[in-house]
Amino acid sequence: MKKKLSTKQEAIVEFIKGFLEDHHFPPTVRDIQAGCEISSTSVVDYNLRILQREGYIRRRSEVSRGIELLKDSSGREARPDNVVAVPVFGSIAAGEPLHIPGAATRSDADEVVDLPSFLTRGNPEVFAVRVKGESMIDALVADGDLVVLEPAADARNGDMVAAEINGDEVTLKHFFMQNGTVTLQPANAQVDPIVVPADKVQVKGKVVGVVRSMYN
DNA sequence: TGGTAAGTCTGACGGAACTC
DNA sequence: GAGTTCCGTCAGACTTACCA
Repeated sequence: MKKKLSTKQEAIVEFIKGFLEDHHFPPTVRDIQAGCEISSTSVVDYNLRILQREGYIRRRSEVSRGIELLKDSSGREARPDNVVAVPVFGSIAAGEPLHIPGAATRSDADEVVDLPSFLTRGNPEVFAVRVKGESMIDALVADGDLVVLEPAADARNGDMVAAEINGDEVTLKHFFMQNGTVTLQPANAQVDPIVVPADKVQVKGKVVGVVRSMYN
């Protein structure tokens, strides 16, 4: 059971929220002191400790302006305007089935990641899958990367797509169609392209972004 | 009414970055 | 390099609210 915030603590949370909206970086303790008309920085620090303990903020002591707002003063989760939650639906690799959202719901997602909103361009249907394999390495998509896709039933030549072949396997490749034949072109000279009749291929989504973690 | 915990305050310190 | 400014943190004391 979370304790109710004091008036001062509510004011601090609201000030941090407003400061983030105005400046797009967190305030210092002295910014908060001035903004909330608090007489001492230690009062700010004291209340920030409580807010951290109660889960309203997170502080990074090793850096200045290391305050991160987790909830607003009413207890609602705080999420920056420029960040959206994107569901991650399993992995994608040639020969392995990929669960694609549609009839399913977001609750089926393996995980949810926060991504910059420019990646989704406001499309709420955007989803992500994790890449297995190196067949797209020359397109800067490596094993372990997260590819962000928007659902699509068709694609233009050159698009990077998640395509279902023969209704049972899904692969990530560049899409080319000519004379009723689809070529799914890898971005790796070591991997052969897949050439199949157009009626055997169904585009599941177009890649709109790639996210890579540098952690091992 | 006294004890206790929470909240608030003043004042000061040390580290980092910046300026001259 | 010395001085200044900014920043986060700490010590200790005071005030307030609550409870037995």
